[in-house]
Amino acid sequence: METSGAPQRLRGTTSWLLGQTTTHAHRLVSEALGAVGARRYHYSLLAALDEFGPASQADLGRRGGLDRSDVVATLNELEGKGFVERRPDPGDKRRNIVTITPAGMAHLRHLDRVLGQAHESLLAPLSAAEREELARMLNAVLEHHG
Amino acid sequence: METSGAPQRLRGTTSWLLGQTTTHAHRLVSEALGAVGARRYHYSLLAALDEFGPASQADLGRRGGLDRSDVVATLNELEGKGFVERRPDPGDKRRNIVTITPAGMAHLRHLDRVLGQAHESLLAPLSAAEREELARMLNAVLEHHG
DNA sequence: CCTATATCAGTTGGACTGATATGC
DNA sequence: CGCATATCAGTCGAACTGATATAG
Repeated sequence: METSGAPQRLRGTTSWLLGQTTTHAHRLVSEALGAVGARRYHYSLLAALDEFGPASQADLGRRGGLDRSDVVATLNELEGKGFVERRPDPGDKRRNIVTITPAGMAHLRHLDRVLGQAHESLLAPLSAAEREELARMLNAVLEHHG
Repeated sequence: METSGAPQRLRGTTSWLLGQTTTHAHRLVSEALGAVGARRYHYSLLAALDEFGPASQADLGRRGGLDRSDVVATLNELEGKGFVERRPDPGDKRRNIVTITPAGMAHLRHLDRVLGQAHESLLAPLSAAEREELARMLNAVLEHHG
């Protein structure tokens, strides 16, 4: 992808800039995660489980911004690798209670390191203050549309 | 997509924030463009043709950040609607020279308006100065990786 | 011979919709 | 009854890879 010669019509459009930047971010993150057999959905769910504890699949989807349908598929993969467990909720038979396993926790810490490096590489040209400002603005946009 | 309750592990990650923000941006832009029968690839190519004039397909791909393969498919659609024309380059028989038609120019101006509105809606919570700062930082990241 | 161009076919992960069975 | 949950099947645009024919 060669963007340095892109039309001003595009370079002046924040949505285009966001898209291009996210393409870079996705590639860096996907390559880093792919090297250890993971994808971004995996990280979202493991991080949500670590931070909020066992949860139903519907809750996990809401926490991590994943569609209900993708939660099912991603949990199938995580369960196959022994990173999470699904048990029926005795108090509500519609639900599965999903818990993260010790192996899942170790995997999550690994993913944290891998992601930190990809992240550092992406934001290299920005100072610490700029990174904070960027995160602040993106959060503002998200809250406004959330 | 419900992100306000997302794990701090994700909300503190700029790449995740970028991804979520871009998801919103993509949805707004895709809906706006879809309402007039277009997609983002169409806009990229029309904008590049308007700004740089007739070009080969390979050049168009480089200008707009599109893969060679997607340039072919997108030009097929644009040509079918009468927005661009393909002619063989008399000076280099490998190349097609692609030109934007008057109908294509009118369509592009229409897309400009439509995109401007989607854009305004996306960035509503940011001041003019913040929008500039955001664009500046994204450009810095792109140049660093471009 | 090596590179560039245009095209076609196919893949991958992301985001999503609809339908269905089941339980609250 | 209406609503939520989990699951399955499939769609759609985005980004990309590989192969091929042709021409510089």
